[in-house]
Order: sequence, then C-alpha cells, then structure tokens
Amino acid sequence: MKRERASPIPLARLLALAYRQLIDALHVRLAAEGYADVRPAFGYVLLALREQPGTGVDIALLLGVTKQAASKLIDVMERGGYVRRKPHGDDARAKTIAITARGRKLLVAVEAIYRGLEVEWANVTSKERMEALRTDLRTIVEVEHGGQLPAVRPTS
Amino acid sequence: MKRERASPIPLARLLALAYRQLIDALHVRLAAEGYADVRPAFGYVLLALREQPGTGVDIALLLGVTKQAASKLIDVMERGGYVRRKPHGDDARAKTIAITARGRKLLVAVEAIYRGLEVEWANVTSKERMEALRTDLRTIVEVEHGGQLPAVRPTS
DNA sequence: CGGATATAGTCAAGGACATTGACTATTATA
DNA sequence: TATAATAGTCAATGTCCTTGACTATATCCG
Repeated sequence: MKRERASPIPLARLLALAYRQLIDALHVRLAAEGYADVRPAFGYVLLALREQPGTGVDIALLLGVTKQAASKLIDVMERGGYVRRKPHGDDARAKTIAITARGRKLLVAVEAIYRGLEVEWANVTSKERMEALRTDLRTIVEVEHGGQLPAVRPTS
Repeated sequence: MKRERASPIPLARLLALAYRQLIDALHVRLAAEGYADVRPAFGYVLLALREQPGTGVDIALLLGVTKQAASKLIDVMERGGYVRRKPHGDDARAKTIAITARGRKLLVAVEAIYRGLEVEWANVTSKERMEALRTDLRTIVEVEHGGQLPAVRPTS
C-alpha cells in the first residue's frame, strides 16, 4: 500500500476504457465471422432501419452528424451490402434507405456477440451488478436529456 | 406498453452516451472557467505528468498513439502553457516534458468539475450505486488486461 | 574499442472521417 | 404561382491520426 490516496481513476476514463473494450472485442469477433468491413456506426444505423426504412436526413439526425457525412456512410454501407437505396414513394427528392438481408444477419451476429460479452462481464461481477450498471447508465443519460435517449455521436 | 420486447439498448451505446455526456459537460464548464483550448487528451497526459515528468515516447505509449501524434499533441499543450519541454538530463536525444503551474491548475479545475458531475449522477441513482459502477467498470477493465489499466485511446 | 543496431524526436505526405459551402431537384407555403 | 424550405450530392477544407524518412544520440557486442 504505497499511496492509494493519489487520485481515483476518473470515471470518464473507466467509461472510455470499457466502451473501447466492448467495441474492439465486437469487431474482432465480427471480422472472424466474415464481417471485416463493418464500422462502429453501422450498428446504430441498422438498428434504426431494422424497424422501418428511413431517409438520409433521418440517419444524419440519428448519428448527430451532417447529412453529407451520413450520405458517405450510407455509400459505404451500401457497398458492403448492408443497406439499399431505393426511390422514395411519396417524395421524388428523397431516397428510402432500407436494411438488406445481409444487414439483418449482421445485427443478429452483433447481438449474439454482445450477449456473449455481457455474460463474460457478468462472470467477473455478477448478473445483478450488470443489470444495475445498465439501469443506472440509462437513467443517468435519460435524466440529462429529458427522458429520451439522445443521438449517438460515437466518436470525438 | 407498445413493444418493450423489441431490443434492449446495447450496453455499448449506453457507455458511449454516458462518456460523451461527462466529457461534453466537462468541456463546457472548463470553457466557462477560461480553459477553452483544452482537448480531451490533455487530462490523461497531465495526470501522468503530475507525478513526474516524462518523455514523448512515454506519452505516446500512455495514449496508445504514435510518437508523431504525441509530439503534435505536446506542441498544442505547450502552446497552451500546460506543459513545457526541457532538455533531458541524461539523454541528449530525449526531451523532458513537465507539467506547468497552469497545467496543475487545470487538473484541479477538472477534478472539481468531475466531483460535481459525479455528485449529480449520484443524485439520480445513489452514492452506493455510483460506487458500484466505478468498482465494476474498473474490475471489468482490469480483468481483461491482466490487472493493469491499459492505455487510453480516447477516440475511435 | 568501434561498427551495427536501437531509440528519441521531428518533418512531410497521405488517409479517414468529419465539416462548411454551393448547387440541383422537388415540395410546401403564402 | 412566386418564394421559401427540404433531400441529396459534390467539392473543398480541417482535424487528427498514420506511415515513411531522416538526424542525432545511445547501447550492444564481437
């Protein structure tokens, strides 16, 4: 016990490290399953499109980036076969971006990997503590944003 | 209760949102105190240099980036007056990077802000839950890295 | 000892990924 | 129906990181 007094590890650092750990492990395992071209933002987009298709602007708002950035991301996702652009029925300016079968398969793979990772985490704490972690983080984020989960903005 | 069954919010998303929330609030408050030029990586560097000076390579390893990237960051931090480069006593190739008085003041300000933010978080959960959060995150990260906290790599 | 090799730091070029700005086509408004 | 707002794209730029190349100094080892 040299000097435990110095400085507790900043919570921000712990959050960053835990996040990176999760994301890095996810992408390692995805690559092993044949999804080597997946970028972190893909998941957020596909999760939104799983329920129903959306426009480029929808996705820009979802991610909290400009529509130009969203457009480029969709380019990449479309090249990878995860989404498809189609003409929009009601609005000739807009395009409908829809998830593809491959996109849905990716989501299923991601969810399986996340389940595995969360089990691993629960093994070093406990099922209850992991539940509390999830609940508390959600509460904290929602309170700050008036009960709604905000856009993601994965990086910074 | 429409469809609660759909999909639980991924833990990764909660971690990312909580992290951003903390970092964004920190920088807003720092700017209000006259530290508008502070970048997220500053804190990690200053925290390491608070105990003792280090070299550029030390900082590159700390951040998990190349020494070129570290060098540029140090340029910025030196321009801001938070660190100072000095010739290294023992090694004429190396330079000693030391924290300045302004750097120390910034750390004190950061810590005060973090304390305030963690109190705010504890107000929406509880002191005990926040303690558990910190403990569990630390455990999870340490277990994955053999009992040691790894480098930061803030973004990605 | 002294030549091969490793290391600290920097400069330069390029890449990844975002931004702002400008533009077209279409839709909504007044 | 003129005017303003909106969806999408292209181009240029900015930030921050990387790889590659280089100099100066330190260390290793035959």
